[in-house]
Amino acid sequence: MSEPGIRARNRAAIMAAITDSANRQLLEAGPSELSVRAVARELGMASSAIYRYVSSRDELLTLLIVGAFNDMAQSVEARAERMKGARKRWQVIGLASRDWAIEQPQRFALIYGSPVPGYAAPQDTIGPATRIPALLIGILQEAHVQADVSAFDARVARSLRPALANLDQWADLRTREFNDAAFALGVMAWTHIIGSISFELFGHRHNVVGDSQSDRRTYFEFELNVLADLLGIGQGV
Amino acid sequence: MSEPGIRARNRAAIMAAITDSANRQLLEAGPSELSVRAVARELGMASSAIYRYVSSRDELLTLLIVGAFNDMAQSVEARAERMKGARKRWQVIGLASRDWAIEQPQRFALIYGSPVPGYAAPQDTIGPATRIPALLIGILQEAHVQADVSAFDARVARSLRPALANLDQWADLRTREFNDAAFALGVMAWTHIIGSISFELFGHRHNVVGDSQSDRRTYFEFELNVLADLLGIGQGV
DNA sequence: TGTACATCAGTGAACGCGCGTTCACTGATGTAC
DNA sequence: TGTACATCAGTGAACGCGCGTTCACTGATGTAC
Repeated sequence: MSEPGIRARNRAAIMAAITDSANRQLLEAGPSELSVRAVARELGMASSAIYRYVSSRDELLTLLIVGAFNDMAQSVEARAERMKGARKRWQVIGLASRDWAIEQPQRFALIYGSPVPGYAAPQDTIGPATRIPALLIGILQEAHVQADVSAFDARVARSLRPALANLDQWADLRTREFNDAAFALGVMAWTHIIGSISFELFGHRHNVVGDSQSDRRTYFEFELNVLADLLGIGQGV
Repeated sequence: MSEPGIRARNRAAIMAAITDSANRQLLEAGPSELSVRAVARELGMASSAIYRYVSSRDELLTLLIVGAFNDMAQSVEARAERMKGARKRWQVIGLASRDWAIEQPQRFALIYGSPVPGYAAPQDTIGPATRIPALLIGILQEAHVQADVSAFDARVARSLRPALANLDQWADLRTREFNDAAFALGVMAWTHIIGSISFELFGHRHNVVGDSQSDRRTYFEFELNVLADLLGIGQGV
């Protein structure tokens, strides 16, 4: 096993060029029209050459999806890492998620928009998809959130069994410092972050929130604050 | 102006057959692959015949979108109408929205999923899209919601200017009985309803909430309760 | 260090397919007198 | 009540296009001895 030879390096470079081109294509066409031939055209290769790198269109889609989850998570992690304090970090995770989505709306739509019809996501996407949620769990842990929510009861806890059973896989918690109700609210908070970003990107804020970036951001920050207060993270603002 | 003649009735029937077939097609293919030829095939007509009813593929898409908004709103209105009490009605609006979405996931995705690339929604969709939000405003009004939210301030109010300016168009309020903060939370609540339904339909509840309809519904009702408490609608449960 | 061979990247033609839209046309349904 | 004409619904061929994938092939890059 020596370092990667010239061929391996070329291979990696072309692989990257293929996914880049495909990601660029999504800006104008939507995932279900992603075209192998168009990628080849952009790279100046024969369409058949793509099949040396990717065994089918669906596999290319999977690469893009996994790539988007990981890229978003990495960008959010990088900004969250250096933040001190649970509430500040919560805020940054929300804002960084939104920033990434605004920069790359087509990749956000790829992972959080309508599923591609006829495409079944393989297992590979699960890990990358849970990286940001894992950060949020870290916040619940750090802030020792003990929520007291009248709407929460044993039935709700039971409905969340799959997640509660796998909690330690997502984040390594020697002893869990937040209660089930806090987790239930946490799932809601994450749902809301993605839901709000989707509303904004997909045009449902039109005629509601002002069109300027500053109005949009103001309202989103308001939502983050309401959620943080609801969770009981840090002092109210 | 007599009653509609035989031709007009046929026309309406075929029009309906076209949109029905198109809606059915969306179950398997996604809006951007919606095919005029496939519709014609299913109805046993020449593909060119469709153009007697619809001037282009995009116009057909618009018909489907407007139809979906109206159908969803009608179904929610019907169930909300006969509910007494703000909190009960809030709950029913949420549940009815979700039920409709689960019954017709492709139509939900059409209006709340990723936008169709290259398709620009015309004005016709605005009215139908605000029917359910109008119901929610009615609830704020009926419950005289005066929210006191520490995260709310004048900047947030300003970001919501477009909506606040048009409030009386959406619901006829002689004197408004809720404050701006309540409205800000109301926008959040509606965002959350749609966000949560999207999460469920698009597969993001997998490994989090149990897969059974009962677990899914339990968690969704929990969310509705948390939001109602947050808004201060009715007594806590 | 040189040679023989295996692996790999890339080509270009071909397969069979579906698409939106236009156009000149045929018959049937309606309308005006 | 009957006739002449206009409108309308529907046809089928054609236009020009793009797609995913396979296949036999050519050269270049690597590897083993």
